[in-house]
Amino acid sequence: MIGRPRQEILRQLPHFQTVPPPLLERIASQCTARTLRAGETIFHEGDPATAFFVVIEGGAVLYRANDDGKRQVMNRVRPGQTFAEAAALTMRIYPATAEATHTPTELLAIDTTNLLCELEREPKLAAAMIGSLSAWLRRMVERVDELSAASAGARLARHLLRLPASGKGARLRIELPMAKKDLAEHLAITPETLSRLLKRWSDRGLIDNEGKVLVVLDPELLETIATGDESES
Amino acid sequence: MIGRPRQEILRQLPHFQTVPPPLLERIASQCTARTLRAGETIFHEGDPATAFFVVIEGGAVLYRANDDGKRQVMNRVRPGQTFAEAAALTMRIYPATAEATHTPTELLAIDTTNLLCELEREPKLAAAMIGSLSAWLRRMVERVDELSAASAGARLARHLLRLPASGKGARLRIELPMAKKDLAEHLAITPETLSRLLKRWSDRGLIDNEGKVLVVLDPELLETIATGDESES
DNA sequence: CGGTGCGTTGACATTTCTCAACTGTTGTGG
DNA sequence: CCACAACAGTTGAGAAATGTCAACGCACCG
Repeated sequence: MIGRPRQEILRQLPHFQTVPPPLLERIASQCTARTLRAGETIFHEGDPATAFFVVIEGGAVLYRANDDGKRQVMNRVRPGQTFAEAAALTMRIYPATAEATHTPTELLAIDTTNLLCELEREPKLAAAMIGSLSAWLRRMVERVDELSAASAGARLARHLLRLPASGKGARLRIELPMAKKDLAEHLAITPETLSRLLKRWSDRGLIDNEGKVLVVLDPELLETIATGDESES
Repeated sequence: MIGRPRQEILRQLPHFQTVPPPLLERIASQCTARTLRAGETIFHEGDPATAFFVVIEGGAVLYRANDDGKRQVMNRVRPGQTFAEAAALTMRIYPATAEATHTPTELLAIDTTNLLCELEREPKLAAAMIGSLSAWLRRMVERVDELSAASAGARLARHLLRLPASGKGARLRIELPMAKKDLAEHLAITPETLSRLLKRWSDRGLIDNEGKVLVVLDPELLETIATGDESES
């Protein structure tokens, strides 16, 4: 699995989404690829923390040894995920041991000594990383907020209210950025439920449902539904 | 609302969670507080982006003017949330207009010119910010993953498997870090449903439910349940 | 010794899912 | 240009999951 170019892998991480290409290239050139087999150790608890990792293939588990010698599993990571950033960036040592769980497990190690040098040389890099992490974080917080609404109606309402909408006050025009089945999946409901919700709201005059375009006729009521405290009948 | 000290407000943001206190103090001292009334503009689309904002009280809306003069609402923010980080940190100009939606609306403006200077002077600051943003992001991604599982059982299973656990292989000992009612809320289910799930699993020999301590007797089966493709009966 | 709040359990109501059929659109090959 | 397949979207009926309401035990705490 020599796989995709490193730059492409890094680019997909929230960390490097908006880093200027030449900088990213330099960072990519300073990464180290590691291939391990299940059970092999990536780093030990107490080791000086000099890098964080992206899982490209396989997986890893992070654990601490307990008093009684048993493992206390802190975290498990799968392809596409990163681990040990916080340790490598803000602490001196790894607070846990990391071990590959699959054969093969492929990792990309981003050396933080190098990264810190780059950050020093290029304030724009720090800005780019902080900016794109912030943007991702916001999106994730929004999704958590949506998904933790109890009813399907509230989830849908919250989502719609966050979507780019044109027209102010009493009439919002919302263009759905994806197919309804994808929207349903996004909200963790079935397409049928979504369809029925829209129909019910449409029948009651809350919205106009014209295919990919929704017109919200009563934004305030929608907001009430989003809160969850309503008599939906 | 002169309210809490600025430092405390900043400390609660994912951005500054692990920033060393003296640094945070300096950053806090360079922030500007702004109080606005509903309808007042915070910044205009096209303005040079020199700061990002924390909402302390009230709220704001971000919008772009449409071709036909109508507003295209991009985002709404409430107390505790931040906005315009990405713009202020990676772009030169604000891509949208921001306007207060409540009276009063209190904001804290974090000047990015200053912040960039600090980042240059203190590479540790960048590391701290990137580190804590990464940690937060991971937590949020985990929660989205949990919450987007269709069934309550799958949500619970996913959550349990992510919790710190001691003991390897065939027996996992998990100490619940919060009361069951809080766990239920976290998973967006009712305490009753949680209780019934645990009882069902307990009856089937999947787990031992001893108050605040759960012992998973069959981690593999739990993992299957977490995936969702199972005959739960 | 009450009181308060968590956890559990039961009966019942409601929501949501599943399965199945049907419609309408789109794109493709004849 | 038509016939047809493929698929998104809708609708209906019944099943399953989950929530609601109410009652009870139990621990903790004044």
